[in-house]
Amino acid sequence: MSFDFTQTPEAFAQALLGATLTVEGVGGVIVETEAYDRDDPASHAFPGPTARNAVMFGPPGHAYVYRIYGMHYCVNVVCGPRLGGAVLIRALRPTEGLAVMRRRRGLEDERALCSGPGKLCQALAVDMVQNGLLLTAPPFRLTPATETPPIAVGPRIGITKAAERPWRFGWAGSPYLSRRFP
DNA sequence: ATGACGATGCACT
DNA sequence: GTGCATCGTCATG
Repeated sequence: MSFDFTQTPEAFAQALLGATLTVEGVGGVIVETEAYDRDDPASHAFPGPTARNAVMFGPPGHAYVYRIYGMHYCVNVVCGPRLGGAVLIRALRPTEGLAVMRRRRGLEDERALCSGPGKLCQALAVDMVQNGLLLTAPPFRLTPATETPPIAVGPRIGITKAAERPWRFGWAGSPYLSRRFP
């Protein structure tokens, strides 16, 4: 069993739920994602290729990392049948390297370690060094879900354009989400 | 419980 | 100069 990175971002975002993502052996199970498409006003790919989004226009299966608000990072999985698609990883259920993640985050509460795109990058120590790296090779490890979790759907968070598209997906009922679903 | 705000850096117009 | 795919803290109901 393996990933099909050429699925549409909308489909792949759901396939990623339940998968395990680690960096240097630290990470957990993906419980929340968002899809971004090439022809999507909310996507970094929308304006076309630039220095920042170059990885989105490269081969699928690689990590697109960007800095946001001057102090946080977010990771995406590049995917899709054509260039410019990606899935934002928004939350994990921490399972590996809990002690390391607690130290990096300066927190005890397991539920808060990776419950947001910026939080999980801090917990897994993801920054621009990982931008463009293949997600199925070290330091990353990305293994498919063994079973399909119950999926919740809702509008994406923190965007102003195309805000009505229901392209946020989550493991229904998980206590490790960045926010609850409507 | 929900909402406002400031921190902080850089890509893009 | 503007605007962020955010987070933590503080305030108010």
